[in-house]
Amino acid sequence: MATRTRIDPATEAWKLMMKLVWAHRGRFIESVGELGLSPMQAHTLRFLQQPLPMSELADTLWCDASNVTGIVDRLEAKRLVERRVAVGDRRVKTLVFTSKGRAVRRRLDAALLDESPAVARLTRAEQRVFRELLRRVVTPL
Amino acid sequence: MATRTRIDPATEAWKLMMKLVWAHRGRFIESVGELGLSPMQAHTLRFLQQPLPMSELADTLWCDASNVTGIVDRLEAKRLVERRVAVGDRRVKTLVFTSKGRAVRRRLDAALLDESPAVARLTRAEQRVFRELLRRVVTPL
DNA sequence: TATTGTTATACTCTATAACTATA
DNA sequence: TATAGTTATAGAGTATAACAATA
Repeated sequence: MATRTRIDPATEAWKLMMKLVWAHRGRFIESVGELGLSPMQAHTLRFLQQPLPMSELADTLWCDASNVTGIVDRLEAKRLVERRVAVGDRRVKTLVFTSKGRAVRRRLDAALLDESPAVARLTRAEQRVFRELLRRVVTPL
Repeated sequence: MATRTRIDPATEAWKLMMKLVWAHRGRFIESVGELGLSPMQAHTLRFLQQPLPMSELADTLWCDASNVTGIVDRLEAKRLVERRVAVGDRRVKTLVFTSKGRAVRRRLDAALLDESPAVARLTRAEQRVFRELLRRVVTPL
């Protein structure tokens, strides 16, 4: 009996990841909305670990520098971040958290981690295998 | 000797998936841009398998029905889709591909599948395991 | 001269509320 | 009355081009 032609596992895995991405999108929009943030404002807070130049933020957010001006304007209006002139180069402005911004960031982290229960459906041993495979898929990105 | 406290595998897996989501975003924007599509226009084409009522599209795209009007207006202006009045209920409008739209959809599918090489870094056996674990994580979504 | 960030402009996406045409 | 889709409006994200300040 001939083996049936099946979709290859890499392709199906990729389609499942796309489905995961989309399902995540809805929950993300909802979670950050409850914190009074737009998606891009939330991403900006997510990536703000150390003081970050505007130009690096543009690279990280995958958008033009002119957009970052507006996104940061609105975060600054909410008193979540502040612009600081960089020490070595007066052209550069670095972004830092306010204490209010740090608090929102912590709530954001908690909300995003709360979205993970789907992985909890796996056994502990399976979670370890899944993590290891994900590491190898994601690391080169 | 005490076991060191480590981040649990489910949490780390989730963080890796978030990283994957973000890396995917940049390539997605670039790929669909080369096809002359905005992200939401591309998503609309992705979800258009069978003729689809506008209201279902709004649910799928996670946005208000009023937005769908504009998104579909622009896709229709590009002659990629057409509105058809539904047979049973004249209030409902269903969306269908034009032949040009079907062609763009095929190019879109090909471009998105081209983004999957990260999974190809796993061995065939690992890909099967990865697919199985992903199925169980994604299925309930 | 080159670079960082801003402004001006135009387009897309977003939700809310009011509207229409059907049911 | 209720529902499907549209329109009007205002706000947010987007890229391009021109600009100011600094290097």
